[in-house]
Amino acid sequence: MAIRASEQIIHKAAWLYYTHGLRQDEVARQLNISRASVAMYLKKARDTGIVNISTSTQLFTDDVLARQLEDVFGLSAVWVVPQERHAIDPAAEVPAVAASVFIELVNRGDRIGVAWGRTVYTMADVMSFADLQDVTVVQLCGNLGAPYSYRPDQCTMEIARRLNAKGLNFYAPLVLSSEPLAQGLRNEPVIREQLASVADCDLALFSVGTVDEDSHVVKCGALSPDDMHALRDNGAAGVIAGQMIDAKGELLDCDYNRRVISADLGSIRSIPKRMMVVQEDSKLDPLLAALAGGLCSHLVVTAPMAKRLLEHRKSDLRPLSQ
Amino acid sequence: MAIRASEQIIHKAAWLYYTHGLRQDEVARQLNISRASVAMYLKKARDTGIVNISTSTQLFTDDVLARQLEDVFGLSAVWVVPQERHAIDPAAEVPAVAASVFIELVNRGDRIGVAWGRTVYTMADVMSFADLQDVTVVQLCGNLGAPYSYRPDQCTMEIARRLNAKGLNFYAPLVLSSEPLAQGLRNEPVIREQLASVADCDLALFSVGTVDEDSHVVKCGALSPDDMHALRDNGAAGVIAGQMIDAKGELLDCDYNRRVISADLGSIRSIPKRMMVVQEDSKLDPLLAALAGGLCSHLVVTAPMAKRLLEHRKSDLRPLSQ
DNA sequence: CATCGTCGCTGACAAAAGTCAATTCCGACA
DNA sequence: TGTCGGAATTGACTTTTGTCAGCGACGATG
Repeated sequence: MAIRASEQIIHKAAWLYYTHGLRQDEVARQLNISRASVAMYLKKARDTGIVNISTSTQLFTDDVLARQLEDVFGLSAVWVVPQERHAIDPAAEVPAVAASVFIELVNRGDRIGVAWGRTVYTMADVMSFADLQDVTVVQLCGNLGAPYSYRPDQCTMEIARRLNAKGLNFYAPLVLSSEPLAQGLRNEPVIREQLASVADCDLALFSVGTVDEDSHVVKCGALSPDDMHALRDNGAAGVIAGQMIDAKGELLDCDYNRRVISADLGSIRSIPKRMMVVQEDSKLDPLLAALAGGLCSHLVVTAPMAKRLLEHRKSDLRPLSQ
Repeated sequence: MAIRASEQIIHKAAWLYYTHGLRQDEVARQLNISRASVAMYLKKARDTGIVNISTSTQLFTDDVLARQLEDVFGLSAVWVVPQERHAIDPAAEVPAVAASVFIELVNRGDRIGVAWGRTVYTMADVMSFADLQDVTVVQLCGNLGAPYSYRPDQCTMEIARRLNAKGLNFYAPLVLSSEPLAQGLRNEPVIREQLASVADCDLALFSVGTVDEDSHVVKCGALSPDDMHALRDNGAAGVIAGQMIDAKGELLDCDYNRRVISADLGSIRSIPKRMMVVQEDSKLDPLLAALAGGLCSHLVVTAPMAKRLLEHRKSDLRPLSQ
């Protein structure tokens, strides 16, 4: 909590440079150190969140598509990442936008729930450091096998580290082999408390997964490709925090879900700000399911995806109104 | 609300430079403009709050004095501006610290009450620009005569401008010549609504005034120096949002207060974050009165003032405990 | 239709910031 | 006490950024 002596000088340099607008050599003179040291301290200050530089994300909210999506799906806020002509991949930009948006949505003292996935992990990776105080980051779902690289606990911890926040991990597997065991584990006080605390979050961050053999739950061995196809045939439309949802965004009634340890969808829905980030164009159906179930309030998508969402909704509504 | 075409390019440049970390010449190439233009756009982005650079104020909370003040007076957070050896005036630093702290305390969607005074005005002046959305800044008290330079409406408007927020002014004089007139005006729907809305604020910003001939209420002609002395003899210990308070921080029962149009102290106390900023060393007694009355939860003071507050409290408590 | 004033943009130069190898400092350990 | 290893600091050099006069486009005005 308290600033160590070695950090004090960094704070001072940052204050004089960024708040008072002195030049590096002036700061150096004031603090009786070399200008090179000042440059170094300032870099450190930026890297650790002592100094915070954030760019408005209005560029991405200010888009007809974003407005339409807000209206049509009743969302609080939508960010659309445009297709840049000369630029690189539009999808690659999504995590960067999402990370900025995410930081803007966090307030001091907040409790934040974080699920897992490649998108979330990439976001954590490009997220800038911030010096929020009294923020807690909680893991929304159990863990996967060790050799996997986007583990839920890693996502949680990395985001906590970037925000200078407290990370609350959750040491249970995401999927167990039998239902009674899962039930037993869910009733363990440590686990139960953490799952119950999800409803108290101010903000949640997650993506949505596809129901096919590319899904993380398949890749990490929790389900076989065949199981996955069977689930799909039984109505699974997407994966949220490791759980199968149907096309209405409700928890699918299936053996797999009963063996999962994760935050329940009701708790997630009761979180005021539920931020969903989707970078892959293949996730149209899962995303529609999540939207149908009211699982998200804040959405970050690519422009192509935004267009497809709107088209789908239009063709969906017309038959009904006729 | 929507970004104008001319601003779009500024947003893009800022995004590429600050979020993606490209160099100015790379940004220039991407956007097909000269590097000089990029430099210009970036400056504009910083000046208008499209890009936000903020420095942690931990340096000022991390002080034994600050901790002691928090404990002793039961405050949520205290910032102490130290006496720098070589540096300039410690008091001159107070508004800069306060402005940074203030920005940190504001959240999106907040309603903020602002009182008036030289300190508040100076804060507004050094406050950086930010791009908060849906923030409303409301004026806490009526206005003073026109020729005055730190008018309440100016403080409110300037802060609203810096935050890109909506300013809610309040067109009534601070002091009227008769009590019935004041009562009538307070009951005007426009005025009544605004006064009632003060209790809904998330954050308030004010300073405290002295009860002597240097006070703004005297300088702007609302009270004569003799009136002021009389009020002091009757127990006035400080001025909050234009109203006289006694040493316990309660509204003084006096003719003057009955003629004032301002937010009532109860409403102010019900605001969760009440930030008080004191730069002058002469304001010890008024500050003690405000603290006694629970009128502030967040405090910014100089180190000398912090020491005096603590000494005073110690000598005050000892007789009681014996 | 010419002229003027304004505004936005750029090229070229000056100023400031970033970088890194060399050096100093400091504590641990023989 | 000496000396060794690693971290912190710095001087000198390079790269990047800030600035501003000057140019051209555009719209208003006589």
